[in-house]
Amino acid sequence: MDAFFASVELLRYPQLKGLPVVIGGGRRRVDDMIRERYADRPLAQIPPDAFPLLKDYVGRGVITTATYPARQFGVGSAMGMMKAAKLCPQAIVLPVDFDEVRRFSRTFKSVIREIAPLVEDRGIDEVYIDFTDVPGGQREGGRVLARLIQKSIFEATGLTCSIGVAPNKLIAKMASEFEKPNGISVVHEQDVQTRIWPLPVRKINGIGPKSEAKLHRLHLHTIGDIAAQTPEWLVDNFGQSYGRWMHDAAWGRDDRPVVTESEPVSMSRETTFERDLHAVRDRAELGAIFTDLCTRVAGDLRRKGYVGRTIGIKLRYEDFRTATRDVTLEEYTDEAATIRRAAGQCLKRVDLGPRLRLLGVRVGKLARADAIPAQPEAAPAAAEPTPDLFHGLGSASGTG
DNA sequence: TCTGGGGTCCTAGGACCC
DNA sequence: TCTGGGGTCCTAGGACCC
Repeated sequence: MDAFFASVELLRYPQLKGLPVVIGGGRRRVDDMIRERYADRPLAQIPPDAFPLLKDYVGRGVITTATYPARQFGVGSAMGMMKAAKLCPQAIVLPVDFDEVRRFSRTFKSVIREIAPLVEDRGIDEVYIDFTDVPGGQREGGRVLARLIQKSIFEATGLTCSIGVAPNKLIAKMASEFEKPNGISVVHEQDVQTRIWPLPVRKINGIGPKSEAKLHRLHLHTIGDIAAQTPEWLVDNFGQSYGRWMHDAAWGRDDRPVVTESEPVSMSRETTFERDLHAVRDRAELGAIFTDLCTRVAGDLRRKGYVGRTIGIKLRYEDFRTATRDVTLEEYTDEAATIRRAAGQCLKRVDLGPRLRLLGVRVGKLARADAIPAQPEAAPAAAEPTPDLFHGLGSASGTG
């Protein structure tokens, strides 16, 4: 989907079309505040100059999506709000409306599934579709079917998308970016040398910032540069598995199937604080946040019908270092109190000296709740009073 | 005034078992 | 005096993706 989060907001506020708009950042429900002020008017008639601007933004968020006019200023996804504010202070900022975005996500995916049933979920705004056995799926190299999907999504949602059609997922993903926004690109196997090799290495889905930097150090900049290396050389420099994969990817080889069903591996909740917190000095605040995270993970598990056996925590320190600890329990759980107890034990094994900017709670080793035989009732809670989390951990603060 | 939140997968060492 | 081999599970960290 093209600029998905931003496009969803533009459906609600069409008067912002053509303006630089960024989505992201805040817990501040700025749009609610504006809507209150103009409660007598339809949303589409709130004047654009009533919306909050990036230059007035305060907080530690990042940008989730920028509209194309905003991108012209160099603003993009994952960029810190403060940095973006320097590049485009006049951009309008809106918070993410997850419920609304999820609603549109479900809609566009179901539109696709009605046309082509083999669909692999790749997050909220992206899918892989298997055209192979769809009637007419091969006409004009798949372009006809791609057009039908595009048109159907637009009619159902008013949103545009970009589609890449290719012999495999790897090339299709790259092709989908060729004609953004609202474009279709068909890439055949024999087009790899002319259309894929000139691209920067980072365009391969699976080569991120670290591998890009290493490739640059080795004087490899384009996908063609990688393709020109022997598999042995790539294995020597990147390891058996990643080296081989990189060679195949550069040659456009990918035999991964379109996977239509999968089970979740873990569920987690995490939060970055508005200011860095200290385990001792901000004990009460941290304790409340910690309990809340455990409660929310437990709620997620229950709502989706899963139980888990590995409980973990994640800390991010003020210097952005990350620490994780986890523990695997004898029995599966979806109970907030059990999760909190185990996570509290994990907390005792980590350095709580430096200030923290993020705290997270994760439950892994998931199984469907209905696939796990009922377990004997745990010992009554009275046997072990609920620990005051972050209490007693002050003694560890000296280790910083 | 840097740097969200929710995920998956991989690697590597150690414990433990046969 | 020298020190198997294969396998699984657990834990911590990190790369990467949307």
